[in-house]
Amino acid sequence: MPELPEVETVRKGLERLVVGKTIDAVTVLWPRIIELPEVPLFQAFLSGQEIIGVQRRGKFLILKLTDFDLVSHLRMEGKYEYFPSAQTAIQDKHTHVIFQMQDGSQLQYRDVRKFGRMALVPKNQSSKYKGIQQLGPEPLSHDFDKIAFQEALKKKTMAIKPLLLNQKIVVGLGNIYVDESLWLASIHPERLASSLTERETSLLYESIIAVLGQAVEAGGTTIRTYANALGEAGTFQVSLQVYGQTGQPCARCQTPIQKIKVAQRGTHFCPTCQKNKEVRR
DNA sequence: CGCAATGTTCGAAA
DNA sequence: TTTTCGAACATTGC
Repeated sequence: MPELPEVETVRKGLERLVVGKTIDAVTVLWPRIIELPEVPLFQAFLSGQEIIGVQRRGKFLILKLTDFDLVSHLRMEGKYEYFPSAQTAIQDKHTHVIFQMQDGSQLQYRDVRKFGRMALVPKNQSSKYKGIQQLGPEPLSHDFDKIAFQEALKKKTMAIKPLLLNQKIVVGLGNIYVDESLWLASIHPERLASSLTERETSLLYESIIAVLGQAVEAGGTTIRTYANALGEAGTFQVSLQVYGQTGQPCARCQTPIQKIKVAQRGTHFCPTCQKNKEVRR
């Protein structure tokens, strides 16, 4: 459930389903999911906490509690499942953390690959959390400044795709939306950031906002994941132009979409629209 | 069997 | 210091 639009969709789902509820008890079935503090303390601190609100920063979810901030990152396949009643709750082998609410409902954290992480930090201190502290601006907020974005790219000698994936220049892009944004801006994923023209960085800035904005409106992209209680409603997969479209004709020029490896990630692009002006490797 | 999969982090090497 | 590369985490499905 990973990139910004999917996480935002989960945030809305959690806001609707668990805000106002008070946690009664927490069960942890895979301790490594819990980064901070140690599991027994994590459980003790959470007991009796009311969920006041649910925020998002980049791909991190932040549950605002009475006395703490609960930071949650879904990584590759983490998801939340809500059950109105513990009696009818279904626990499967991928359920790793269970939040039992005082009203009898239950929130489960499931994660096939167990890559997701949770950390309980002091109230209103989530911005100091190590994973969040170093994040760039939110692409759909006014913090995302075009000039600052262009200036940041000028200074970087890295290929543009891995640079956009590292969450420092701007947050929220992952493998799907970075490919989509670069296609929309007609930029080759291996172009060196510093080699982009002002016109290109401007177009890329607009493309990132357009792609993520539309994906949020669509409730995110749902691929190779089963429908679950939160954040499954995504329909952006029908709007994908390059991701998973290998061999399909480019919507702009009909050239078959190609798939290559960039920074160890599968990368989809149009070899005609997105030419690499560099002579790399 | 081998590989790739919506992500991040850490250590080593350049 | 910056960047790059590979591995690690862990499981599933093609």
